[in-house]
Amino acid sequence: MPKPQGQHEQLTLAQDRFIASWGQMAGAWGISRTMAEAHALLYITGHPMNTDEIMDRLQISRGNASMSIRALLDWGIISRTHKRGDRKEYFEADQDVWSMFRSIVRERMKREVEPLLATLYEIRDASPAPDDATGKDQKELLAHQKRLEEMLSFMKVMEKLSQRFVSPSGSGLELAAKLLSKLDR
Amino acid sequence: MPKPQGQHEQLTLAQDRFIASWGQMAGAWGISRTMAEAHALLYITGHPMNTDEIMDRLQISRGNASMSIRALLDWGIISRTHKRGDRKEYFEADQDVWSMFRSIVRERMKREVEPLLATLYEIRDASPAPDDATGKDQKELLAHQKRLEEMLSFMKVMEKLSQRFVSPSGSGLELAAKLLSKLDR
DNA sequence: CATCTGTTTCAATAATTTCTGAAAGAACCG
DNA sequence: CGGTTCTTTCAGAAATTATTGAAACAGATG
Repeated sequence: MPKPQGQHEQLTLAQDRFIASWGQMAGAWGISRTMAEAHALLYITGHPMNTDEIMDRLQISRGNASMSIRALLDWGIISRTHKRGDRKEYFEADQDVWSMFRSIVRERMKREVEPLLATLYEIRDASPAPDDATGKDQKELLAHQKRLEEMLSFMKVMEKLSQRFVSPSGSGLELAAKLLSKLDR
Repeated sequence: MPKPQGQHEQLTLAQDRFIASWGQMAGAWGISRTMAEAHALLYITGHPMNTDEIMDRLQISRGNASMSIRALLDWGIISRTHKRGDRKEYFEADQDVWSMFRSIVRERMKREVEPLLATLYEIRDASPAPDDATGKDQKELLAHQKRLEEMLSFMKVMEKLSQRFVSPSGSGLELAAKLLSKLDR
């Protein structure tokens, strides 16, 4: 027996699945599931929604909704809107997947890579100088230094890349990606 | 009053700081801290180590050490070695930062992006067809379809890119990165 | 300014993830 | 074999992270 479904139910179901997968993936990347789900909801519906609507749809508390929304605003991937005659705040997601991606990468670089880079510099400067040692010790210290330098150089390249291609304005990454992905056909 | 320190202590200290920052960063990316620390330890010392040495240095239990090592092997960023006359297994980290990075990206694509992509296809195929609707509904369904397509196309480009540049053999990414980072000087 | 609507904060709690340690499992050895 | 050494597993404990809900806050409104 087939189970006929209205288009609205079918759409809602599809949206829910999208929201769930998005949330799942986010979890694997150190982003809270709820925050990702809120974003997925705003993205996939395309409609501005207020806090109560988000709460209802995702079955979460007001506090959680408020904090998730705040975090998404901080990441710069959703924005506030208002409706005439309605005092509530509405939120809508950036509908451009690439610009969304750029925002995320930019923010993560700032939050995680930059501090690490700073620490790596510090560690390098606090590491014992190979000149002061001899023989096996010196070799060891040189190798240590080399490993630090390689890691540093890697991180610096990454930072440069991100600055160049993931900058808020430029669509460099998108272009590059499209071109490069065409090469193997 | 200056606090003179032997080179060994200084080196150990630098290593510990490296291990700690590495572990911290990993946490932000959904990788367990201990696993990252074990990797950092093997990378920064450069020496093959056995389970007991890792346990002692990181102050973790045997079970934890065993599981972390196993995970690192699965990721392909450390490998087994043996020492003559010693039945213990030794582990050493891939010393090439770029190949390490490729392994990580490859593995994450396989584990997280590919399943998501598969789900997105499913969702698209289970979404209501716009042809069956009229007026406002149709517009809505078309917009939904478009958003799914855009996400799909983004993911596909990413997958292609990773296959091309992060393949186990090729050093494509490294080259590209170096070239690109030179452009703005 | 009292009230009403909407938003944020945060201590308490719940859920999840990570870690431990002891026991079981493998592999080697004489 | 039985003993020895090393490794893995996994149930329970500990630590960490996410979520709730109620109270405080902020701003509009009459």
